[in-house]
Amino acid sequence: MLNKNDVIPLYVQLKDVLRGEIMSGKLKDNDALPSESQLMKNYSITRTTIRRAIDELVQEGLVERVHGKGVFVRLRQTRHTVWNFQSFTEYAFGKSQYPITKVLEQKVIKESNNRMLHLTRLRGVKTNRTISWLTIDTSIIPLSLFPGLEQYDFEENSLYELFRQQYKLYPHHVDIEIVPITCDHWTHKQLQLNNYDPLLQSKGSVYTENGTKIEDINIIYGPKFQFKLNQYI
Amino acid sequence: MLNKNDVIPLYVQLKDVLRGEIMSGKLKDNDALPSESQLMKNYSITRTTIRRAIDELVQEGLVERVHGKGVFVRLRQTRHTVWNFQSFTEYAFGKSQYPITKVLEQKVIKESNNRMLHLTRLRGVKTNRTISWLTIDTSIIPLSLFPGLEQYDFEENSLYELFRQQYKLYPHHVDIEIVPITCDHWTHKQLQLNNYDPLLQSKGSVYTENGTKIEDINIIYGPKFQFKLNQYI
DNA sequence: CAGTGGTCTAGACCACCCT
DNA sequence: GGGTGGTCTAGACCACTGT
Repeated sequence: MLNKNDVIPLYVQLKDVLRGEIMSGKLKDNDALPSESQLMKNYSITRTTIRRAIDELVQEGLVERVHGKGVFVRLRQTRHTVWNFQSFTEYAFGKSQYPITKVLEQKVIKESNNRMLHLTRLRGVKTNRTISWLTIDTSIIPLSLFPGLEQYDFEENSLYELFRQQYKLYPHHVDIEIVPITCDHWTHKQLQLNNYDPLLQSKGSVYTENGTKIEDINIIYGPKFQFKLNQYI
Repeated sequence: MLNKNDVIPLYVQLKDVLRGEIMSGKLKDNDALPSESQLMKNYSITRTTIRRAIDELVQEGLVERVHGKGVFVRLRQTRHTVWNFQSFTEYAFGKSQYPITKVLEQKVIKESNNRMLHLTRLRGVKTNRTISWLTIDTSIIPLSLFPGLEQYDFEENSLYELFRQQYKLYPHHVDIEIVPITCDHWTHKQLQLNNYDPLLQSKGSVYTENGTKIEDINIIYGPKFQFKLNQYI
């Protein structure tokens, strides 16, 4: 139930409830949300408030409205969002390829009394019998926000799925710089490249909605990775 | 005045009016929009409709709401939008630098009965007495949409300002691919580089709100250009 | 204090989809 | 037809900003 006396606006409360149901899997991809009139009864709030909440979820690219039919969960967003910073796992499944991950390094480092997980992963996709390696991802994550995260096996678990399902922290936006790099020997070997053409690297941070930094990232993109952007001016 | 019987929703009509006033310069950067109650009187529509229109302009990053004060034009958007595809001119002024442009090539080419303007420009900024060259932009623009565009001097005129002010066509979104390239001799010479480090190149198309393609672009970014991205997941 | 935007209610009419 | 979302009205109360 929603709290009408809370300082948090009702539409934000409702949005959080709905987002939670989507993220937790209670509402699955392509499922319909309860209709607006149903939500009016369930929560005893007016349609305007409900529409405001759903508007913002559309905004975030989580759901899509279909006139005369309903509002539907859309996890593989392509239209609204920009580039697949969503999650490598979701990205791969979206192209109906099977994602594979090889952990190159996983260790805990102390930085001025904060324990940080350093995780370097080689990521790729498997199609039939061939494996294509696409990126080398390095993540630095504060264990104060994610106690126990260091004990997971990241060849089996999606980092972002753990963030959301085990820790209820939802990545909301990223602040990224893109730079071109010359491939070094180690990168060349890991990505099994044929030449030393330049590559793209992105580095930056990932934040939740309220601005908490949850991850520093550094991604090297192999030449098979298309870097597409869809930008509203 | 707005037309209440039009198929176009009132909030879209109002949004277009306000955007037009901003783009045309009638409302300048940091100017306040008329207050919501003032707009209610001016257009004889309810506040909900007005808020919807302003919401979408906030969305587009054109204006910012300030509680208790008003709604203000924000042309140098940094917070909401992503990266300076707005316009090189606006980008440079936003950093209080003086933008300079050198036209490297300007010619009209016929492509299957469509006359296209090919424009290659070297772009940079001047601070005190030093000039920093930042990018090489190549634009291909259909003259059917912009009759007479070929006669402008693009060392003096901003391409996007002409689009908006002379032709009333507003760039709305871009579809871009980013690739790393190795600098060739010509690029090296034009950008006055010291070495042959890899560079970034973006190529793609620019569209209006209704999906009309108005420009094919290809931009080579020099090493002084920071490629920052602010992405909502 | 008056003026601004922020939230919410209760209702209306319409267009679309499906059966 | 009944159910869905799309638009709009007319009002209310609140929080924030300035003077």
